[in-house]
Amino acid sequence: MTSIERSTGFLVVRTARSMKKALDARLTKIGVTAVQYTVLNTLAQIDGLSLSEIGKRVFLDKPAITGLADRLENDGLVERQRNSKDRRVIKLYLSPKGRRLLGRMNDIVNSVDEELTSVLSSSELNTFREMLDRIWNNANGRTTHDN
Amino acid sequence: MTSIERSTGFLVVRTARSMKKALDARLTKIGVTAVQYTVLNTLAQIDGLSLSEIGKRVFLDKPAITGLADRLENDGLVERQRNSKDRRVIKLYLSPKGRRLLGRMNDIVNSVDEELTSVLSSSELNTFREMLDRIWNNANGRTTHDN
DNA sequence: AACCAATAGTACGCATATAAACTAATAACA
DNA sequence: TGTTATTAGTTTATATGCGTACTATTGGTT
Repeated sequence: MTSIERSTGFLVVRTARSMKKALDARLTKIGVTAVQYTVLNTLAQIDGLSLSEIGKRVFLDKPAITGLADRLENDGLVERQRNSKDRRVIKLYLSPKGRRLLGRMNDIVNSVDEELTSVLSSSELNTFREMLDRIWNNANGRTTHDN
Repeated sequence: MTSIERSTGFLVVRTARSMKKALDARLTKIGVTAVQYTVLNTLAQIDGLSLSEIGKRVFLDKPAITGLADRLENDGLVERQRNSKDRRVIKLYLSPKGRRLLGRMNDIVNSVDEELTSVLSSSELNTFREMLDRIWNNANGRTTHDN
């Protein structure tokens, strides 16, 4: 193995970049990015999560979440609300505008995901996802079934 | 599929982030990033490539390459040289210092790659890489064997 | 009550990515 | 040959990611 272009890591990063790019291209029309969508979608499931909790769910550092929250708030998609009990905590809530956009975003995300993985059969896709999971768990120092 | 956390694209991006992070952590000690390494390694194979040609090989846009070349040049790892025939073209050459570092970088990259993918058997790894390739080709509008 | 460790967010600096606009140089072509 | 299209790189603006340091606030502990 002389060339990083042939390393598995490079292949994963390259593929991730393409997939994210394809999704961004579609979501941009609605005015959101792929990463911003992950945050909005997380709030759609559990509204009023703290910034840290969101970070854990989408696997991003605190500084990244702060920036994301800034931009989402600027666009009027979420609202920051300081917790009254623990004043260190700031919770995010979906705004009506943010909630309205979510349906369309979900459709886009699912359709892009299906398009991109359409080259894999259903069972291949399961295998692929399972292997991604195993590698990720390994990179993050967990046993495969810790999840 | 309601949650993007369960979408395949999200899994790929998440895994890519982890792998790149692990590699960056190791390469930083030498003073390079994973992306910078891909450029240096490309030059190790074919010295004197133009910025655009490098971009095609590592799949990055022109502005990204410009920035990378800036930082690599600042660190004294590469040299810019204007082409005499076509004065629009700028070619990059590895400096002695850059060339010296490459050996250590290659060792690091290979060892990290092996560690991270050690959870896959040799045949699984082949399958995994082949599927990544298929998805990537699909996302970039090519037939699987166009490559 | 006073002090200290831990936690939640933010600020800052650096390195990527991508799109769009701009410059310089070359190629195409009427 | 003069005009236009194309190409290579850079610049600019916006969004991300990550590490480090700093602030505010809590929670223990003594």
